[in-house]
Amino acid sequence: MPVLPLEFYNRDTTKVARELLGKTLVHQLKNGTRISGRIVETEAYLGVIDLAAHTYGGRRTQRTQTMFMKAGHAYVYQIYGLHFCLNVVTRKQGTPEAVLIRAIEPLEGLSYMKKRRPAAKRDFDLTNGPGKVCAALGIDKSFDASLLDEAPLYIEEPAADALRNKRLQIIASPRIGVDYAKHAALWPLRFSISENSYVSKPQPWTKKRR
DNA sequence: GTGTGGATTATCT
DNA sequence: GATAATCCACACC
Repeated sequence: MPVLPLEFYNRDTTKVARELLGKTLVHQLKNGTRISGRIVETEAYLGVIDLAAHTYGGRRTQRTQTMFMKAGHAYVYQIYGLHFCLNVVTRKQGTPEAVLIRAIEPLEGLSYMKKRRPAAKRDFDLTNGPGKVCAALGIDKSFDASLLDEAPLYIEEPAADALRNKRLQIIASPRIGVDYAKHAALWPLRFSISENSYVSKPQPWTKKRR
């Protein structure tokens, strides 16, 4: 399937976050093996105006300099000292915005993922969270600042028999784990595919029923 | 099924 | 020294 061109990412960050849903994230190993999954949940981070973003106020540090690069770079950082999170840099060089990949639905390389995620009890525990996605696909800091239009890490159009984009039911809701960000924490910048069982946390309408 | 708290360290102040 | 774009284990229902 065709790989998304770098221009895909050089657009409005919210739009990129929505349109990444349904695409296929691929880690191609050195021996050619594909480890992949369908993107089912993303979050947009709007840079200088977004208190929840690492680059709020234009903060440029050793860690965040990747976000200032041109669109289509991978931004991988370590969080809580243990986990890695994968983001895609959007917009033009110098505008530090990005989309966090929060969850995928495993497609290829299930046995590889299970090996890397021994704590996962069921298949949907493999990749239903940003740290889990990186663990399952074998993504670490060494992927930071790599370009996403070629191996080892890239995103491509879904296979023809996968759900077609126009049919996707998309849910927008507040982002996860950013309560410290005041009103920005409520911005509906988390996007997920409706009723997909691989999203990382319950979707808003999934309320208790009596 | 839900909720709570501990792990553990890069990063920034 | 404080914080964090998280995950896991365990308690409890």
